[in-house]
Amino acid sequence: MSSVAKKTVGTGAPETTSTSQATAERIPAAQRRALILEAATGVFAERGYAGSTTDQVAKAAGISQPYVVRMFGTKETLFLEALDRAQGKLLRAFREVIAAYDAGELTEELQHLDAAAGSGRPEQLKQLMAIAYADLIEDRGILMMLMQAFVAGHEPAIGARAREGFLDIYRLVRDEAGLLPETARDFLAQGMLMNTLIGIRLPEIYEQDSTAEELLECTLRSKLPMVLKASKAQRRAG
Amino acid sequence: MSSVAKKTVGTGAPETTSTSQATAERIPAAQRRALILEAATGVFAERGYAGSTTDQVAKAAGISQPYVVRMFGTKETLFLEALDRAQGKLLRAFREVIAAYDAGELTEELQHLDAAAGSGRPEQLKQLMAIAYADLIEDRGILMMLMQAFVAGHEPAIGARAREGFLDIYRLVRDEAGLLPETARDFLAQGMLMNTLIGIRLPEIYEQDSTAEELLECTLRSKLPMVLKASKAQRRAG
DNA sequence: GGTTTAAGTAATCATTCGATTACAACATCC
DNA sequence: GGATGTTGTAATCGAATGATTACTTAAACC
Repeated sequence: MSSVAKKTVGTGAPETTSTSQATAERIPAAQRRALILEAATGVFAERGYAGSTTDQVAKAAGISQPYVVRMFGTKETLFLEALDRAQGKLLRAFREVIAAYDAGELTEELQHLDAAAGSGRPEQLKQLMAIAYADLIEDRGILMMLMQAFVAGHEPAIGARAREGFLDIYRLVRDEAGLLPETARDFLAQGMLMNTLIGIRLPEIYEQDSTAEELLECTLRSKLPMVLKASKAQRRAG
Repeated sequence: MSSVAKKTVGTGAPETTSTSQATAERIPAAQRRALILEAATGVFAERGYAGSTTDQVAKAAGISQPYVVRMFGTKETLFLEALDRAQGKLLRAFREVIAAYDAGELTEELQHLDAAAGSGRPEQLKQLMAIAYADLIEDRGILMMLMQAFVAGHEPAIGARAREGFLDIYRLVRDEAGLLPETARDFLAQGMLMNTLIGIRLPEIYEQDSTAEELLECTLRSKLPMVLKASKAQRRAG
């Protein structure tokens, strides 16, 4: 995920310039933007808005700090764009589930759902979206990026965007998936719990604490192994 | 909540010292500690760990920044103590509900519960604890202080304490209130959703957005008016 | 080949912030 | 009433950080 800074690899001959300048590979600005946003998502997700520095983002993206600032103007707009990107990914994931369901492409997946929870469209979509949500944990950046925005409400621009984004998700779940307000509420609540468990890094103590084990089991269900694997991978990546 | 800095109020006579030094009222260190922790809870809840400064805490407590640092050593230990305090308040609130219930002191409150949700001890305690939880929103500092700790998991000391604290709450709900793991999970999930709605300051747009209105209604129920009032009061204090 | 444009960095600046030091004033004890 | 400990502040320091400026160098254009 986080790419490492690369020097321009010479032909084996000595450096072309006497002053060895670590210049990143030159790529079009649009692509660089996307790379920076991806890196920023990881950094902001990990350390929050105030706790992150533009230099950390730059290093994660393999470029220099001034370039990050010049491309996005300010740290705040960088955060807002990363937030938009994360929210977009979440909305898209949900909409893909709904579209696939309505197209009848999920007959296989339907077999594995909890039949006791109901067999109507909203009930089944709720379960399928919960799985899609948990799948996003694997990325780790996406959901924690959103979570960090949710607790940065005191920054006026971020707070406003976070409110709008949260309501967008609620409306999607209610209007497009067809959940009743109370069901939509419960769905969102489960999501916020997952975010919290990831935020406190509970998977890291899964093996050492039986309470953590039980809570994770009963919250993540079939997605737990994937989350545990992702957690270990992230610890290795440091 | 947030006390204002006060100068030593003279007798009406001119200042006793030529150099007007704004000295806070002298009170015992133990009491001062408590005041600082209360102020710190508000500041950290609002802006998070990284986003808060010891000077903001000092100003909120009406004393100087060096005094804050000297009394707690570092910003991190100040945060950790404020976290302990907040968690203690939450645990105590839940335990008081359980004790009162088991002592039969809540016959009046039981009338107002949702009978459809069940009439056993766990079901009733769950509803009563949810009310107690929502009551804590009025303070605003307590729950957001916890929430801020939950997303600061990358700070090793804070993450460890946050994990332990969250598991403490889960165990209380499961073992002392007697909820099944799945019920305890749902209870915590509702709490995390409330935290999130407070974090994004959704009550602030209650009047302007019908979606926000619906979501708040169905999440906070009878506690909504209180939360809306607290939200307005906080905006005035801003 | 020479010019222009796009992609990128080094150097640096002004603030901010946590922490330290040194000092002031009040209370208490003998 | 002087010594002593407690409660507090002013001044300041070093490190970190977001942003700016002034360059460099590679690519594209003609």
